[in-house]
Amino acid sequence: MKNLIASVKIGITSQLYLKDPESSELGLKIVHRGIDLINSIGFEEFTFRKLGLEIKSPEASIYRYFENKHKFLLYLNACYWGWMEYRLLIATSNVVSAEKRLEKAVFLVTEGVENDPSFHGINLVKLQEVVVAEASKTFLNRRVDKANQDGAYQSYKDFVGNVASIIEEINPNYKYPSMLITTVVEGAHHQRFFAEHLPRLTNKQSNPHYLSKFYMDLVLKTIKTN
Amino acid sequence: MKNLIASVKIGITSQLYLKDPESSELGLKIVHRGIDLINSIGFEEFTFRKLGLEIKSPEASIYRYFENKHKFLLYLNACYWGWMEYRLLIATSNVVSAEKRLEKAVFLVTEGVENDPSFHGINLVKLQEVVVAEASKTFLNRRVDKANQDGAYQSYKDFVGNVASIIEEINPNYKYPSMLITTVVEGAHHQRFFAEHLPRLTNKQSNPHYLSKFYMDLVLKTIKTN
DNA sequence: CAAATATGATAGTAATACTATTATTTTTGC
DNA sequence: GCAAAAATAATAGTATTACTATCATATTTG
Repeated sequence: MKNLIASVKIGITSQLYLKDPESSELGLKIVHRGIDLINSIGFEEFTFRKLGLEIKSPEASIYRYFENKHKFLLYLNACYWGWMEYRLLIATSNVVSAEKRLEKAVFLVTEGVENDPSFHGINLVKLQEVVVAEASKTFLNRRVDKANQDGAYQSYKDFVGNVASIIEEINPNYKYPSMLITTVVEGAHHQRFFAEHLPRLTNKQSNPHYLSKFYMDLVLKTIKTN
Repeated sequence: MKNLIASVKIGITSQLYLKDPESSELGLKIVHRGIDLINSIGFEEFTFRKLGLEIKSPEASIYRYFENKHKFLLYLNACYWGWMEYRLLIATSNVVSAEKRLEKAVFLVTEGVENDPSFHGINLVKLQEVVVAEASKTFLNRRVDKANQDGAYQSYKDFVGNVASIIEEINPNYKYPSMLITTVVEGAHHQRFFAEHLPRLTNKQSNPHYLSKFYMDLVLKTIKTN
């Protein structure tokens, strides 16, 4: 099983990088340590200069892989959603019941990941933390249309499209499947953040699965015909 | 009615500014033109230097009102939620039915505002656009805990608390009122943004009220006991 | 093993995010 | 109506950021 996972290659548009970071040791170091660094100091404080000091390579070398830190974040985001697409595929294949598949999908986007360090050597727990805290910044800016043209959000769109089809299978008349899914995804990210920093904006429970319970309940009731 | 509205003063913690911008012509100009400028170029591109050029005052003068552009955004966000609290009060007072009050609340956070230029001279349409596109950045950063201590999110919390009480009135057993409300608020903002830039992540409809319909339906079904 | 390619070392630039100083207005309290 | 206080303008300066450029030195590869 491990070998199977290790051999999966996630498709990320070449528009997001100048040189494929998976093609060299330095590139991999940039991605791995970049995730660590953003996770520890936050995207605003993160600079290529600081990352260069971390990996003991000059700033200029990092610029040979990524145009700027915004594209680097787009790249990490695309990694995350590529991996999520893959997880969705694994979790839902051979599952006959559409409800069960939907439940798996909601679980995937609302629960924290357990670390699986064999996936391209990436610390997935930290990558998810980065996505939870920073992903909104990938689109809430003036470069969004250009990034979209470049295919930056392809994996996320595909993921949403896949879950939308499950919803359509359950209720073909439901008009807002994609809206519902992105409401859940972005909502779950924000709620995790609120639970840690702005507790009055959420309702954290002791049950470790309260987030997926909340959103699963919300989704099922919402798509029900009546 | 206009006079009544004009006399409402919104409480914003003095921790967000160095000098109250409502206390002088220059301060008002900073806020009014600052909203315009962020709205037109986006928060990342926005600088006090550019705003200074716009209002023909030196950058240093703006720094006497706000420590930095992040605090300026926190201030604008607090304005918005202060105003929303006020709107909620107006919209729900003397409404007996809790369902009707909830409907008004959901409508407030999901529908675009009509311009009401008499409210402190602020362009509320633009302020809302700024909040939709930039508000996530007020909390998704490492200063969030400090900002929270400073009371930056007080009005937003109060707004959420007020709507949560309505939900508790309708269903006292519902465990996640605040989560549900912030899911709707942040969700509605993102959906508006998606409709314009990433249409595949949403389901825009021709009906101008589709957003409030979607979220109202979602909220009512979710809090229903069964 | 030469040629191509990748990386390192170093330097440099324009813009950003401020802070400081002093001069000039404007406001205010008597 | 005027002096003192406060606010603003004008200007300059600093450290950091976000890059770009150049050249030397490794490393890979055909």
